[in-house]
Amino acid sequence: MVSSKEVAKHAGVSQSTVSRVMNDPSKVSKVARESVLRAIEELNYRPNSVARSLVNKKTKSIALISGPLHNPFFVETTTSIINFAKEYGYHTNVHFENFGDNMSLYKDVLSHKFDGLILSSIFYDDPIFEELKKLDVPFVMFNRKHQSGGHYVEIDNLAAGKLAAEHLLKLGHRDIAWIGGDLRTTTFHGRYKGFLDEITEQGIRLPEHFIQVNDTTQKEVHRAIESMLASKKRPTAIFAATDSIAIFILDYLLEKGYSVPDDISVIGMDNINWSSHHSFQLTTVGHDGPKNLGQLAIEHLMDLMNSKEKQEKINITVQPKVFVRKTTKEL
Amino acid sequence: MVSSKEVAKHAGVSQSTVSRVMNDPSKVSKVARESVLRAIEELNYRPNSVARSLVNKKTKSIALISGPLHNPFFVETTTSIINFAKEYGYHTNVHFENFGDNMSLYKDVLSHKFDGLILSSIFYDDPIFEELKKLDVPFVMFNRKHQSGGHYVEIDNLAAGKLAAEHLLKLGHRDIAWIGGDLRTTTFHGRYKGFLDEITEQGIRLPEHFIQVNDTTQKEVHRAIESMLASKKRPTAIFAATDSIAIFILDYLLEKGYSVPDDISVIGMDNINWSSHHSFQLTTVGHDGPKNLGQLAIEHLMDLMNSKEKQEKINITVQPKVFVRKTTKEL
DNA sequence: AGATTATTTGAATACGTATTCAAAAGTTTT
DNA sequence: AAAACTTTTGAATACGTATTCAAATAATCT
Repeated sequence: MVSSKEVAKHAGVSQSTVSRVMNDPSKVSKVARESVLRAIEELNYRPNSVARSLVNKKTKSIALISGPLHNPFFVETTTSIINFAKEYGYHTNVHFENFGDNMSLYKDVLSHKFDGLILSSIFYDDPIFEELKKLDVPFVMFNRKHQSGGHYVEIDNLAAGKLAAEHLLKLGHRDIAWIGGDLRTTTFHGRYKGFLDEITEQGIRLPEHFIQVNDTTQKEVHRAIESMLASKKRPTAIFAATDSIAIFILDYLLEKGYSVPDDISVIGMDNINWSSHHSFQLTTVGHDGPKNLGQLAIEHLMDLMNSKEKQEKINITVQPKVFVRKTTKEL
Repeated sequence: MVSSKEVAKHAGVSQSTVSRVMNDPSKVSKVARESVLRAIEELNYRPNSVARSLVNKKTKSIALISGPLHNPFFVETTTSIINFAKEYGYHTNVHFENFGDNMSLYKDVLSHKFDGLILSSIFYDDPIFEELKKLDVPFVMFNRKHQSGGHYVEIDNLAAGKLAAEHLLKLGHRDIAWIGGDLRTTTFHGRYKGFLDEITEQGIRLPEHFIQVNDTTQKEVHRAIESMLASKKRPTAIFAATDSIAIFILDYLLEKGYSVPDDISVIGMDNINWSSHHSFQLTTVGHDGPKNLGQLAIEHLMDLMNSKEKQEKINITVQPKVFVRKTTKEL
């Protein structure tokens, strides 16, 4: 690779001058500038971003720790984040949550330098929070939050859980199942609690096998629904904690010959784009705004990184509403 | 940030020794090593990856230029690529193809250092190819290829187009529409040519409005199908050049009250995971293997980057087959 | 023990850029 | 034309690490 030093020699100036031409051409005389530009052209010089980062202490890149892309929610947020970051001249290093062991993932992520971090992977009591604080790197959580606060962007999961329960109760359902993911995340915990509070308030108690907490892959969701339907006591409606889970459930039910919503109602959560597809027409609960949570997160991260004054705590909780479509019906 | 120099001072050794402890602890005596490790612990030292990259001339990161994630094909390949790269200790910088102007995207991508590149964005006669050659950075193309060769992983698009056409012809269809993307990419070009060759061989000539070449977003696909169906002469079957397009078409048709395949048959291409979902049951043409094209691409990129000997040209063309499901039927 | 060999160490340097500082060259003012 | 500024320049240095090289220390052999 050709360096600024070689360009300098070729142009008959000092390396400093080459550097100036790259960063602030007005600081250099016309003759020198043109000579340098010619040399750059001829040698096909490209400044080494690594060396540049070393002195600037800026990498112009951010890290994203996302949930898995088999959940379309994260497809939408990841797209928003990468595109927005790009507008600001940042590259995005993408990582996926590692369900077994997030700590080793964090270690890996932190082994490279970056200027800011967005993560959706955090547990409510995750020790990574303190470590990030210590590292003094700007970060914002989206979709989930941490007990210690920090900057986060979320949906009101408790309210969302309540809304879903209300919707099903209003339709006359009493035997309602829940299928969701790890309750150590605020997302699932909040949605579950909201749901359960509402159900309990109506004096309903659910059999144990109506509550399935699992990994959120297609395979695991199919296993969960299968074991649930194998029992003599079956639910008339299923509350899936994410649209992604709901869509996996639809797949299973249709494959097995069930009709939705005639045999069984299904409600999801997140209002992802796919849920409105006319092959699904999934009833769901979610946010109704032009910006997804990832978009909100990256916008605020940019603020954090690029304004010198100490920022206010970013604590955004958007409100959910029910999107009634065709997968739920009166009992 | 605490540096190795500070650790050295704290531990009463030289910076060299700290560096040795980080890279090859066996090169340092037990007492020194322990003293250094203690200092590292106490100061919460983390080696600066940027400085490291500068001397090593390795960033341990790769760049990925992917198609948009609203196409689930790229969701699958992106996931495979990131995860595989991670196994090898590489971070992945993700970029999305910029339909209007890929040249500015390439410029942006190249402004950061990386050790290898995977791209699906290339045009058949894209000038970026020569530039990448000059830069001497290992890269492999997937899904598409370039006229000059290079390393690539693709499906046999010509054969795939033929297969789709054959399938529809065998079902008795003669009025077949095509909806696809930019023909400057080998993907769309090959699929189109294979389709057209087969159709033409049967003596069929299609009206102009049966061929729609567009951007592949939901909006554009809806516009294309809408204009096509507005005409008096309508197709009995549609060949969508990707499953993603096919699924957008399904959405439109169902929304407008058409029944698939009773009113109109639809065949896709890629055999993405979603196509087998029981809400779609999309007939499609694709590769039938455990590894998607992204996976194959990253595996070969790792070979390129990590073996010192000059590698053979990687030219992989996997063979497609028809997956008959429920969106096509006899006329 | 003395000689030889092996291990451990730190000083110096390189990686490629940006920036500071003082000197040089060029401009304007009187 | 000298004095007072302004602009342009290059040498030197810093960023934080890995590595080379020679010196110092420890271990092994005769």
